Amino acid sequence: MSKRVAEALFPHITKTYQDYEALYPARAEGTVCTRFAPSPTGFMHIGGLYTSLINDLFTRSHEKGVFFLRIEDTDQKRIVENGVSEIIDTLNAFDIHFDEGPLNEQDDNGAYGPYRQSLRREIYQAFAKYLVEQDLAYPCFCSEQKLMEIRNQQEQENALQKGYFGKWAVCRNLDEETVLANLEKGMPYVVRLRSKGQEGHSRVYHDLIRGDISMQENIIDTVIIKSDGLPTYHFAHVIDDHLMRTSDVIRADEWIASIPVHVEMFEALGFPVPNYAHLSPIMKQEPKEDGEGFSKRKLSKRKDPEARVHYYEEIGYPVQAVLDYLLTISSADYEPWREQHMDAPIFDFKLDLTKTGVAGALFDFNKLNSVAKNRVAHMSCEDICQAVKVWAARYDEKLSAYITADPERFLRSIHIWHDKRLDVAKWSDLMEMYPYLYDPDYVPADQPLPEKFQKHLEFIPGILKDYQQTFDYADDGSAWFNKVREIAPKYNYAVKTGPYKKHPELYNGSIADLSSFIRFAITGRLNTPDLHGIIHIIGEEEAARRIQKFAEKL
RNA sequence: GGCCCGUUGGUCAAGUGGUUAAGACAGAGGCCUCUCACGCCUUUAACAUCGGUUCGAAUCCGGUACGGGUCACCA
Repeated sequence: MSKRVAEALFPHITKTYQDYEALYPARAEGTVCTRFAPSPTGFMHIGGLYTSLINDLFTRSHEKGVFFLRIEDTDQKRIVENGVSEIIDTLNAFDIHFDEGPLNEQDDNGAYGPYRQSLRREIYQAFAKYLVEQDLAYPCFCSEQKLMEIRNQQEQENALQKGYFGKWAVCRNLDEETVLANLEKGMPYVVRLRSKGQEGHSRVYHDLIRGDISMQENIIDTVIIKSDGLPTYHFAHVIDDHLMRTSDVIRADEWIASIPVHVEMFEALGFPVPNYAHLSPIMKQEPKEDGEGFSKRKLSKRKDPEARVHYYEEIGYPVQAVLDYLLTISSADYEPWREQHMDAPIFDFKLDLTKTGVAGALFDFNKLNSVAKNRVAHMSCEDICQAVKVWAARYDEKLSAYITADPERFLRSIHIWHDKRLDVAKWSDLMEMYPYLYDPDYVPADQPLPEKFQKHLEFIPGILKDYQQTFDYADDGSAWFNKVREIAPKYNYAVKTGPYKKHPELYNGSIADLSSFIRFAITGRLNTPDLHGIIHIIGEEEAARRIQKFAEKL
């Protein structure tokens, strides 16, 4: 009956449903097959990294798994140049790898391709043709204006259910002659699903994370083929995930509402329905517009720098730290596992989807930093050295120059802030926290004199002078500090802090004050890691020069 | 607005009818100590709300509030 329409719609389509079924055979029994299916619209969002991480981990948690990448480029308007490489490179940088999918802007790897939707046009059309033949889909000639009218009309009537269905679906019951005539005239059209759903009928759908969800079955005649001949997301998802033999669809939770449409399409086509799992997005808290309290919203690429995956690369968080963090906030049993297996590859973690959060976690920099500091602390100095070198080469010229000039010195310097410390969360912290180690242009003497030095002013020059006279570069840490101690009595500074705390009135200050003069002269800071170590990184001459300069300034 | 999902301390969360309601991050205090940090100890702080079921409810049911998602020829 609809054969003529189908033929008029897709005369160029010769391959059939069966042809494609044969072309893409079922995967090996028991294979868990997942995918990450982004649109190539520019810089990757942290949510994308998160989704692909979960997919990857879920897949690796099974005996037989295949994880592939598919590019959803059916919206020609939003495509960005080199969008595919951007996705692949970013994911690779974060240790996410695919068994199948695009390798670059041109080539694919895998037997279920092509893995870009824009290249699968004929496939979608073949199945659309099949649906039209079966009278499960039909062409719709409604213009944009017409659709707008319908919407307004529904708005006015305060219709509970909106959309193209029932009496509103004016093209649904067009007779064959009219359809053929319209096509003949070259009228633009889309193809819509002829929904079999009934208003008020609800049905239970299952989600691996949320359990059973009861929703009204789909009743909307959803567009499956757009007027440019390309499929909508909904149709492409159904066709691709069936033909690519995806067993588990793990995606962002904004898709929950479309489960009924997708299920209806799978069923209309006679395809088995895959398992679904919907992930909560990562949120951010923001003051409300009216200034009262806070509201949550998804991380936005435009407003929030931390939404861009590149942000983490740029400021130098270790890859592992970002992954650890993402799993820590989303998967309840990850953190205890990680504590037990600090050195294990992340893919050894057995991901249990039922343990992933459903509420939408707030992004928490405190936690990220804590996770990252622990990660850095567990890295060897050699590994850190290597990682920083690579990072600095790209993002910090000055640091890079420092490293290249004397790699061995750089390695030694890492011990200063690494051993038994949790100071550094990301590589950009280095320059910020330790300019006195790494920045040749940094002048400690230029730092404003601390307020607390005021009452010691008369003693500082003498103390520094004595310090320099007794200083011996060859001394070890304790010998060095003992000499510092010996200076104290001469200026009536307490050698130990205990007695000073008990009777501060008896002294001019304590050894703590005295050391802080030297510390400040050399570093321009009041708080630093082990000073003796620092001196031995910057070298004897430089240390002397800095003290000299500071003394002169006084 | 309809529909769907959610709500345990500031944040992430454990918890599935009987617990002094874990733990981590952040905060506070202390010890250690030449500073900071580390480490250790102590500590502040929570079951959105109302009603029901029950001997007993964070856990089960319903209403309310709040938050999020979705209602396109975008994905």
